[in-house]
Amino acid sequence: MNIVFKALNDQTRRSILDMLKEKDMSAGEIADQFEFSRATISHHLELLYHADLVSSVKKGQFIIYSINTTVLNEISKWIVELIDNKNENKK
Amino acid sequence: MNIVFKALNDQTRRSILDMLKEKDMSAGEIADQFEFSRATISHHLELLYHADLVSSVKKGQFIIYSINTTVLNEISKWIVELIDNKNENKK
DNA sequence: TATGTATTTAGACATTTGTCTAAATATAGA
DNA sequence: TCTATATTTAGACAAATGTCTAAATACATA
Repeated sequence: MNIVFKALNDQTRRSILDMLKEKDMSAGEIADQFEFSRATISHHLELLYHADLVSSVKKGQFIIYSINTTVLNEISKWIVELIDNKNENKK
Repeated sequence: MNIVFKALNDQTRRSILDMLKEKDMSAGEIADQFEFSRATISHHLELLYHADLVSSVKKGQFIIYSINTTVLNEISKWIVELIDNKNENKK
């Protein structure tokens, strides 16, 4: 869970996820949406990848990234449990 | 959102939330569950407080902390939208 | 094979973060 | 008012983080 929250703790990386939820994109397409260097975006993608928040496939010269929902489901579950359990104990 | 993800990006603070979902606790009770100094736990509580993830009331010498679900609901919504939108676009 | 495009890797650096100890503040109760 | 308890604040420091530039790697195509 640590590595996932670390990956989510950055506005640029969260924006990348917001973009990828719409459609799969290459590293370059993603980088074009930001003012940061390609190396910086590549680094962010690596963090997302290691947190298992995105997956990637090579297509010729391009590397296509897509969002990965498995871990997001786990996080969502943890948060919902915080909310629900709190409400339980309030009754 | 930044400040919330920053607050969630620490195992100790997430554990504090896990404890507070069960029942409200004083700063000292919380600190007793960890090996860290009280000052360190106090610092973590401050971060959670500023992220609006917990609230606190003074009761005599004690300060009682409780979990605050409003912001958690927002985070939950953001994550669910990532998941759902991705699934939409996969169809 | 040579060249251009796409992407990552390496290394550097300033900023942020988590922790500590020591000191300060606030409250309860004798 | 004095003392003990609860908690926070201040200041320091090592480790982690986000960014950059320059260089390396991988692939496509002439």
